[in-house]
Amino acid sequence: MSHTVGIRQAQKQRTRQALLDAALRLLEEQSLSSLGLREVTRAVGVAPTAFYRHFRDTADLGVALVEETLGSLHLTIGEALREPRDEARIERTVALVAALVRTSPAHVRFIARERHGGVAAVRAAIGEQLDRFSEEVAAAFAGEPESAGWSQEDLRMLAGVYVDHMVMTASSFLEAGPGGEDRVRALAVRQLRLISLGRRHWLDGP
Amino acid sequence: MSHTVGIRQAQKQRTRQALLDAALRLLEEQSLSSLGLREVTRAVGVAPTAFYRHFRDTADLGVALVEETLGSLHLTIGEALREPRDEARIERTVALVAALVRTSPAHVRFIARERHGGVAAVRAAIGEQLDRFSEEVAAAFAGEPESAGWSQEDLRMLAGVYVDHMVMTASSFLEAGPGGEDRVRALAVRQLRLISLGRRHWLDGP
DNA sequence: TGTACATCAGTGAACGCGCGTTCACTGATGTAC
DNA sequence: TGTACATCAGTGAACGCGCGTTCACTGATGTAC
Repeated sequence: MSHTVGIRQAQKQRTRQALLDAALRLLEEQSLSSLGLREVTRAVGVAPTAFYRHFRDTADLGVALVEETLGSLHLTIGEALREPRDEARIERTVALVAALVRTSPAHVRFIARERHGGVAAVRAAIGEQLDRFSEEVAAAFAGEPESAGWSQEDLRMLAGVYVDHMVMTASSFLEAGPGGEDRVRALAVRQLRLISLGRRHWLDGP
Repeated sequence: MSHTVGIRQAQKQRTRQALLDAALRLLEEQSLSSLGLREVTRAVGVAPTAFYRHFRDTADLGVALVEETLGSLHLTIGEALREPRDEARIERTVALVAALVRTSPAHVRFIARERHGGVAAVRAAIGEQLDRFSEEVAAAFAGEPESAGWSQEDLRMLAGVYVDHMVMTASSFLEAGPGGEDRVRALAVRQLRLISLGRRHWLDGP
């Protein structure tokens, strides 16, 4: 029975993580569909054949990177959504996105790049995660008094606008670089306020 | 002096167009950064070396594809924006995007894929075109009575939301396929109405 | 605890293949007179 | 109009290179007794 984790298994995990890290760094300058398996193993310092002990091919590695980037984000976002006041929630989510881009720019770039990229399995994995975010946002909205009278469909529509906007904001933070962070943040907050205003007047009349 | 256009030049243009068309078809299944020059010439039926008579490399061809896709769109969009009534303008722009995706799905996919793709020159070319669209939308809004009291900055922000939404809508039409066109169209129209509502109440108070 | 065998992450040689790029070329088209 | 020369889009052979994948292997770690 596993007394520790097993030296062998721990070492395997370390190599796997090294492959993921190296791939992510290489993907800052190219797309997954042109990433070579030998490139990745060369960067890590293992034989090309070692790659197959961890991933079937680079597409498989890409799917693992999607999980690594977005898998842990659901909890964090859920927390920000629990903020009841509209303005504060807007600022918290934008700050959250800004922090994510600041601490993991390569991960964010990877998602932005491969969301519509050339590798179908990775596109599908990203789409699945973003759909989960949409559902979570819709669920959070559903519990608020402002949503009285809203149809399920309209709530999902609104949640879709929010999630799409978050992805786009992340993209903008990346493009703007550290110097442009304040500008993008201010822009994103105003755009969310605009959407929030639309939400408040949605049921006013046709 | 050019009596006709010159047989030689006409033939060159035809080969060039064939290279662009073949590349676009190949790019439905992969990213530009993994597109090979030999792949393209093979698809057209010319020698690999013929490629160099038209483009420096595949990145150069990519930039030409951006121009082909977005260059002629400014006039069309400008026309739709001239529609004064809010609701009608929303429906016209969404219909325009739907028509574009229906007639040129490969072009639209190319833009969505390479907007954040692995080839810097192409990203820059796309960004430039989208910025031009934003300016044009902002200029159209500026001329409307609803924009009284709006700062230049806020008008640009609003235009940015519209352009980003158009790109996202094009993406959604693609993903949904012909069967899902009505659903995406209805969703996009409602989202634009939401944004339009936000615009109308922007100056109501803090 | 010690021993004998099993597992399996990582190795290294080898393979066939398609890549981008070079170069001197060909022959139809264009131009000057 | 006819002739002699220039241009240049497309050719085809050749190159060196890195790719993904296979295979039998090694030796440290794990397991059974």
